[in-house]
Amino acid sequence: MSSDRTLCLYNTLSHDVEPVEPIEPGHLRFYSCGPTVYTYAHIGNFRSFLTADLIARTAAAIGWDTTFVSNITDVGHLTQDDLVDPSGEDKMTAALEREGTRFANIYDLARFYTAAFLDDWRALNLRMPDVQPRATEHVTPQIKAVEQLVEKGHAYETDQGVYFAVESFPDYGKLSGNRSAEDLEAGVREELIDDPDKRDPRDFALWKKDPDHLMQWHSPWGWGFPGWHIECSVMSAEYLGDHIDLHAGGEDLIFPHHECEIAQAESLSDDGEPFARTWVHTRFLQVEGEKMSKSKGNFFTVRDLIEPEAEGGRGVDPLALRYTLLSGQYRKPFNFTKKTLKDSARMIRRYQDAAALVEDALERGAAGDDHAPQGDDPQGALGDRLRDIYARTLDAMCDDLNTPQALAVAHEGVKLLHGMGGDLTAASAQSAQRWLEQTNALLGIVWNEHDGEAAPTDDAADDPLAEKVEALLDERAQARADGNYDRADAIRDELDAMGIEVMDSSDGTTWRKKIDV
RNA sequence: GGUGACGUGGCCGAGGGGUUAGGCAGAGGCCUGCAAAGCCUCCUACGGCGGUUCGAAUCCGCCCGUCACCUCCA
Repeated sequence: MSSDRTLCLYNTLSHDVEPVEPIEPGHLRFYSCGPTVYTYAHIGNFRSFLTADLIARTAAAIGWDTTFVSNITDVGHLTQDDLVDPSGEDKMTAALEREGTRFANIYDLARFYTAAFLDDWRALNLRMPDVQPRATEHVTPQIKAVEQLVEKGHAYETDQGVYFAVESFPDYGKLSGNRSAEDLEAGVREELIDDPDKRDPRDFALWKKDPDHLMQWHSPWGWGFPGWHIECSVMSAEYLGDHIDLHAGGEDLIFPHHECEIAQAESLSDDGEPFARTWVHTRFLQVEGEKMSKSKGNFFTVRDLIEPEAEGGRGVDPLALRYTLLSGQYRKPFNFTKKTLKDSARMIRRYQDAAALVEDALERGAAGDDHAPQGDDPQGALGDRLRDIYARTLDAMCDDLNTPQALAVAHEGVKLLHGMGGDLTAASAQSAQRWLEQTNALLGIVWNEHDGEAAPTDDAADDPLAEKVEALLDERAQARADGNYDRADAIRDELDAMGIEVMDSSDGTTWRKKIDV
């Protein structure tokens, strides 16, 4: 499925939307900064991870090979607090204490939240990266990288650790615009106590000496743990090479994290070529118009939303959450609201209904019970129309991942299929099925590609509620047959109160759970 | 103080010098025992002030407002 399309993305480095041109034509190698696994990931985290997923899907859709690496940070890096109190904790250690005796050690905690993270990843129908390297499994190459930086004169050791010497890298600031040491210093909070032996306030830790840390490794500088920025540079180089096509992450990572990654990586490769050609950053989302924060009560982890209500969640269809996150372009401010989530759930249902129509038509065709096209083949053009719709959907994605536009175009196809309804011929249904598959491969909103791998689905047939509903519907059907519409409507009201909506059609009565977010 | 982004109808959100985004909500219609679902129709906005232009929501300038980062929050 090759095409002449080019994926265009906004490059933070150039401040412009530009075509992505892989170093190896037709093969996109990219890295996306993953989570620190000290708690459940929230919806904002996943807005960023979703961007990487969409890059992978869009690149694949235009016929490129992709090598997609996304790390899992399972080393506790410093919090601000422990700069104040050097014997203090990093955020993983803090999490361990916060959780009491739930985890026997910090590795158990990391394992638990890594597994939870991967569950959420699959639930949201994000494609699995080709490699998900864990920081703790790549400490040796990190130490080697730090050694090389010291040898090359880009780093120096103090009593507290090893620091990158920003002065040795003239391009420092090219990503964020933060170039001046004075300006940066002016903004640094007073309470931050820094290593007094640092040569420049911009210098950042490559290695932290700390023989008391819960996670520590042996290094030429004694026991300690690696700096935050070095893990991404090293793991990216290990799996993708010294120079990559694209590096993605949340907007907060522009500075300092990605600025520092560039400084390290380009100092190590030292050949004048950029570490990453394109830098893509996803904006923070807001919730109901406000910054998402636990104190405001508008903080949502993925599982807060998607877990069944019986398990304390809100029972939101994970694909509806995905659809919501797609409804705003990654680069624009996005206001996450319950209203949008509800609208999205409705849209997902329309896709699923369309898929069901297609499936029915395919079954009819297999049974030799196909409808003949009426008149002069009114459906003959369906395949062409859907091909056009898909082409425009892909165009939208290639235009800086314009997901709202892509969703709007794809929705034309859904309307088309709903409009045909039961008149869909088997031949048309095959075109429609292809379109659904393509659209799902690109946007991931029709069905979850990971279904079957894990994730229990809440199949209505297994629901004890279903039996009760069916019994009531049987009674209602009898009442309707008897012309007792008062009784029939009373039963419908009862079901409505149970969160069930009833749909009568010429083929009988169906029911489903109402969307309630 | 420095750096970067953004301001579109009742709401969410595209587009981007002259011509419909789309969805939700709302109104009307078809269908239905009545509904629901589905289908059809309607609902014309771009923060403010200047400037460029035959013409600006779109380009430029200024202002106002919102968001983010400035040593480890996606």
